[in-house]
Amino acid sequence: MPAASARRLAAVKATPAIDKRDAILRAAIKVFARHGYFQSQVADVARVAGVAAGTVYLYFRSKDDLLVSIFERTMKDAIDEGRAALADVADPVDRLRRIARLHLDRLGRDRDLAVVMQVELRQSIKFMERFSSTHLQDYLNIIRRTISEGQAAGAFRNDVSPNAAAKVLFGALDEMATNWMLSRRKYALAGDADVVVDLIIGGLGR
Amino acid sequence: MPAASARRLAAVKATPAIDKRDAILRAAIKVFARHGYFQSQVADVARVAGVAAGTVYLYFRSKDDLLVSIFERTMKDAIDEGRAALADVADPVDRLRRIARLHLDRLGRDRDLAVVMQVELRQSIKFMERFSSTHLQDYLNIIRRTISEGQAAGAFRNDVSPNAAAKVLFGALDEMATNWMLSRRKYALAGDADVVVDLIIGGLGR
DNA sequence: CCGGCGACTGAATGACCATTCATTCATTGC
DNA sequence: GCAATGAATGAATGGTCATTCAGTCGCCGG
Repeated sequence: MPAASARRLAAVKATPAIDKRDAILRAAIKVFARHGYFQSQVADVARVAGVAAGTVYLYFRSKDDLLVSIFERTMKDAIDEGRAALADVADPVDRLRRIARLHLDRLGRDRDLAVVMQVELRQSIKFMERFSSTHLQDYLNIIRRTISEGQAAGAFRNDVSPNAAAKVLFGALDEMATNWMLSRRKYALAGDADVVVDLIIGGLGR
Repeated sequence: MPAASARRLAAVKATPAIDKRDAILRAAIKVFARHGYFQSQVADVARVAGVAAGTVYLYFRSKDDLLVSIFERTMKDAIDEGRAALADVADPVDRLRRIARLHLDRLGRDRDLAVVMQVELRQSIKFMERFSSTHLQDYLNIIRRTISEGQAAGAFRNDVSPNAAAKVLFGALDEMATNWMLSRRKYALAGDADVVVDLIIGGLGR
């Protein structure tokens, strides 16, 4: 029974390993959100995750790698979920609404994650240059294409650059998230999604 | 001639002191922009400013104080300039255009300042909480009031929250600035101002 | 000239903390 | 049982700066 044994072995061993990696990552989100990345010590992350300091280095190359991993996992989830959510929506306005709701839902569900994504990730130009050239571009591309398809379908004005409109929408959502994260008042961030989309579609002018 | 003497003395002594403080601040913008706040050493800032490390501490309380001072001076300038520029413009749409142009002009003129304002200042939640509750609120208030007055004048739709619209506009401008700063291509950031305002006023829908 | 003042210097100090690695511990196959 | 394996530990290391402060320098009034 070599195959079955190997499979069972893999299941037994792999699960705790993934759990532990995940526990460390979640601890990192919490610790970075509370104290800031540079003010956080790897030993703090380890303590919150319930492991020793050295263990962090069995799962991550470095402290930086923790931050990178948080970003990559979150963006990958966001992009996958975004693509899936758009698959069964045809109306261009509804598509934008869907994107906006997912964006704010994700952050509004976990304030610590929002802090890390809205603040801690932006702590250095090097980081930002690296990040913005990959996943962030992919994300912006999804919005850009949605707008461009909406124009082709006749739902949106043709005299607006899809690129500019995508940046405006993303910037607006980003600002809503940042404001919510910094605000003492507890309100549902996701509620801002429709407000933003309605304003951008309908315009402020009469 | 005690008064005249004192005045002359003040002029002679005060000017170099202000120059030096200014030189240190400008050096800090350059160094922080190139390497990031935490990767920058106070000694680097001093070297670029042409002074010794200790001299920095004659003008600033700490390394933090350098960052705070950059932010406060920039925001104070922005708010003063904004208020002055709005004084002689009546049309609500032109007023928003004016705000947008000033915002992007300021950052587009100095990429290092843009890097510090768009990235380095946001490196920790503590910083952001502190900043966003004062100058940033003042800045948002100017936009909010302009929109609210535009509604009263009948130029803007009444069924949009001025607060939400202000955040959308600010977020859009912020995103334009961040994109420009991260972009290799050299284009005039200020050109985005009208694009953003036109889109937000006119809306993306037909 | 001289004495004193204050701006400026930069080497020395003292913390701090990411990362390493010799050692312990638990589990597995035989 | 008993090696063998490798995951986990956490104390020790080494390097990095922010900040200080004793001393230098140049200027000014007398």
